[in-house]
Amino acid sequence: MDAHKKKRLEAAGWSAGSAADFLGLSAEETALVETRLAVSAALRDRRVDAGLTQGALAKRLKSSQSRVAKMEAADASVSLDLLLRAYFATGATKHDLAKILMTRKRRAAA
Amino acid sequence: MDAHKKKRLEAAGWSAGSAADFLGLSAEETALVETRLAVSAALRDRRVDAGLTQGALAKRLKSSQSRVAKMEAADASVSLDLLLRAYFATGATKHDLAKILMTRKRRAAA
DNA sequence: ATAGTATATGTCATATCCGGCATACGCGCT
DNA sequence: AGCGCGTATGCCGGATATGACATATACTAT
Repeated sequence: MDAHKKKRLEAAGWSAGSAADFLGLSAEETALVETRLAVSAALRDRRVDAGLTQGALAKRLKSSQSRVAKMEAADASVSLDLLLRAYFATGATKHDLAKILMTRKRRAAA
Repeated sequence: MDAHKKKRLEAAGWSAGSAADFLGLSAEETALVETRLAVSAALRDRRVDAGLTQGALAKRLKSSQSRVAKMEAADASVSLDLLLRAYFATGATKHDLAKILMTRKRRAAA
């Protein structure tokens, strides 16, 4: 991954979930960032719905609580592979993934 | 899944069977492998449709022809990050991604 | 105020992935 | 037979993500 752009992203706090197009992001980069954001948000939703703590999910993944926190923060240091592995570990299916990529951003339900 | 791909997967270290994925794989692992396969196949489709060689796409990605070959072979050594970056670099959108994840496997059109 | 629980953040050694290169394979063409 | 082009495969040194751990923060309950 291009280190320069990554830095810019981090500096701008792209985990805020706002539009990534303030920065001079190309369409590909935007799509990738949005995909990551969509999965990390969905992961958190599913974990919380399942009543799991970050530590509990980490154990399932043979990972660590801190990694899970970073996944949900869409930290630049976590890969999509790990993100998806965690997402699927909550019981999500490929179809679920397709749905969250399709769906427009939406405020959390009460 | 055609026999070719299955062989390549196994050779690359995946324990994936074809329709009988349930053999050794948990649901999460299956979902992850299927996602990788879906993206790599879609990547190849888009590249070929665009009339690009692997080398040309590699140049766009600042990667190498061999990496692109491995992406399309769903080689275990390529990450989903790289796979998706390549996919989006062909002009695909997040919505396109959702579609290929949704869609059932289908024979290539003439 | 203290303890307990959940989450966030930073660092580090090492495991994994990366681009690049060489090379092999296949196929059409002369 | 060669040649050129596109693709596949194997390997390597360097780059990056990983789990583990320590620590910080926040909130609840006693």
